[in-house]
Amino acid sequence: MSPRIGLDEQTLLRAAAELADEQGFEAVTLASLAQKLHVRSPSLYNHIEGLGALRAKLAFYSLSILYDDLAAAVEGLEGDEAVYALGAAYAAYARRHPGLYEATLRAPDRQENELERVSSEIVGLIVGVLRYYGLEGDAAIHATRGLRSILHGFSSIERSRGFGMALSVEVSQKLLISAFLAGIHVMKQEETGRPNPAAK
Amino acid sequence: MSPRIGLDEQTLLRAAAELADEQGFEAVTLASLAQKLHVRSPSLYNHIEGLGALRAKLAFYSLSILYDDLAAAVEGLEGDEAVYALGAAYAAYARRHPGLYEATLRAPDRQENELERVSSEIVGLIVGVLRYYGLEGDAAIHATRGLRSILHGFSSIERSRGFGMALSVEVSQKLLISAFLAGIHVMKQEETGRPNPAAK
DNA sequence: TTGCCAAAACTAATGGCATTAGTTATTATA
DNA sequence: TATAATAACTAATGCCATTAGTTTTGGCAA
Repeated sequence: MSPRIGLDEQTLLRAAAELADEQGFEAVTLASLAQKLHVRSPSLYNHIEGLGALRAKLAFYSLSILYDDLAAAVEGLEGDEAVYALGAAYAAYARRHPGLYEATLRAPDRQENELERVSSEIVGLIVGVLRYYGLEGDAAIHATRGLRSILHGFSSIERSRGFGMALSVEVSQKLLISAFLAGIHVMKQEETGRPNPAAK
Repeated sequence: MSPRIGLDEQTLLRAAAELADEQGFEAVTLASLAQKLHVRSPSLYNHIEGLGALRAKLAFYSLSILYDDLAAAVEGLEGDEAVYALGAAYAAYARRHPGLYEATLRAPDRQENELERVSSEIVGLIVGVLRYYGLEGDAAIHATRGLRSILHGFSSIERSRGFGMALSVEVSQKLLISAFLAGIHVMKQEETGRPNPAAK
């Protein structure tokens, strides 16, 4: 009927992303992708080196979009406002792209250099936002780990429908972040020569 | 050679758990499990209803152990001490049983009643620990969601080798929890008629 | 002790998947 | 217009889960 459809890697990734978000990450197979593109599955090997490579590139594709979303969200903001914006954008991404978000979690040990790089860039964005609080050395690393844990943990549980109660998840996330910020302020005070008797 | 080995579901689950922790959740297949048990894979169907059921029961098995670990850890403690103990036990479980921990994340939509129940029991444990802080209504739910997010998010990132820097993860987790507790105290104050001008 | 039967484990077969080898045919370009 | 690169194809292999149907065993009742 129509040989030479003109596929390329970008087309494959976009189609795979749709499959992931509509039917879940599990549904992304070479067979289903080939069907969606009206092609036989061996034809896909002309554009990508198998299922493993597809998944790795899908994770990269996903993290790239996430990075862009996060960067746009914090653009021009700083301090608490930037942290809240970052959290909202992160959660929104995971909600809008559940399958792509899952793809980032299934990434095969970031041996892949590309993956490594974009992951670092996202961490760098978080570090940049937290720089405002002037934490030194180890404290900055601990804080970054903490915020990453909060962002991922919250979205991950939300995605798996882990929050049963009918109560705003946006409010929950905002409160969690504000708790984190309260902790940052305490850390900061203790660092500056502890003029603070700390909590009981 | 030796027909009638005498398998049962518990034996299958224990072997599957070993496979998961030693070689990763992906490695748990009926084929690999059968090989480990010196049996042909169709024989497994005498004891479990296929791969899906095996995975679901493995998730249940995992959460049951996690529940026991957490319950033992908070036994006799309350307040901040209980929360720290809970966090340490949670992280220790995820470290000691990476494959089993992953199994809980891959659980097929907790349609399974058993799974639903043990998940609720774990949430109940967290609710119990947070009850000490006397939060009312929605605040209690938000706090529970927050602590769950922290525990899961941290362990999840640690498991995927997401924390690159050579800096104690135990300290990171403890600081994160202390930040959370600082936030709880602030929430509590605001709830009690706001004698607190809140952060800027 | 003997014989029976429930069920544990088996072999054989099916279908879906990823992957490889080798073929056809189209498109760009020389 | 002819050729070379390559997109897409068919055919075939091997692994996996699963089902059907068979063999064999071990406990239990007569």
